[in-house]
Amino acid sequence: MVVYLIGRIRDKANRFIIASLRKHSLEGFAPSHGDILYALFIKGPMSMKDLASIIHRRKSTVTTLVNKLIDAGYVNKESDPRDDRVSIISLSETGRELKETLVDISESLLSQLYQGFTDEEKKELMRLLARLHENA
Amino acid sequence: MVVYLIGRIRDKANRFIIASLRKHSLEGFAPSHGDILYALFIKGPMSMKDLASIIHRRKSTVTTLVNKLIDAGYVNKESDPRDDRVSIISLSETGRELKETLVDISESLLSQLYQGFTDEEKKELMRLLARLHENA
DNA sequence: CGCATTTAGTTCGACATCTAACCATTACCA
DNA sequence: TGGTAATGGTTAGATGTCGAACTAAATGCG
Repeated sequence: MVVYLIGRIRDKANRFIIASLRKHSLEGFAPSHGDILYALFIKGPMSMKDLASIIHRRKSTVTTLVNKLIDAGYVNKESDPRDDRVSIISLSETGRELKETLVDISESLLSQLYQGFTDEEKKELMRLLARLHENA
Repeated sequence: MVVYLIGRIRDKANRFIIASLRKHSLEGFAPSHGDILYALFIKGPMSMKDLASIIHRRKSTVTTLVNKLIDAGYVNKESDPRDDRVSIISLSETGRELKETLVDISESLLSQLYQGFTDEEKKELMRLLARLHENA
């Protein structure tokens, strides 16, 4: 039953994110695209490999995700001068403008999920989930 | 961060299930196929619509999932004599034999996740997740 | 009764995701 | 130094999943 609940919550959170993105004229983008943008907001330009490791997706998946973001004009890709195998992904000007939107979405999702939770309950939930995560 | 943890746990649980299915010579099947079989074990034969509602997938998705199970010989589909629109899905003999395997997989996943948890902690986790689920 | 609406399933096209195979380039070592 | 191994990315093919359009059958209403 834990697994069931976790799966359902994940599904619903994903739908919330997709719907929110659509509302902010980001029609057709998935949570993973948001994850990539978010990583770039926080950590700045980085390689495909690092992106893959942060968002926990395979490198081939990151290739297609990033290509879509490039086509949409939100990120740029250039070759690392120090290593020609490496591509460095960075936010474009338009990409940077999405930061507020993504932060908003993340916060409103969180506040909806946590409705009626005390701070102590949130902490307890995080502790328990962290242990589940370590066991998995 | 909750959403992150939940997503990661779900991913890992799914991989655990897929790997376990493969070990039991159920190569190429996904957790959702297991969900369908499980529903049939518990509730007996039912329509596509009911299956979709129980496993929380769209009916078009259930069509393809069930087709794969039919091809593999684990379930049968026949028309409901009372309503020609309805297809009734039921377990075949080989399908029924999978019950023990699926129960095993489910139990070993659960016992791995819950390693080090007291009964009270499990209950508390379920309570908190249920509330998250209601809010979502 | 007859036609419009609802309902159960399938089909179609799109997409995120995976694995495996492949291509370049860099790193390592004998 | 030269060749083999490792590494970063892309491509190809498969699959679960979705929404939308479609078909067929049942329901409901005038």
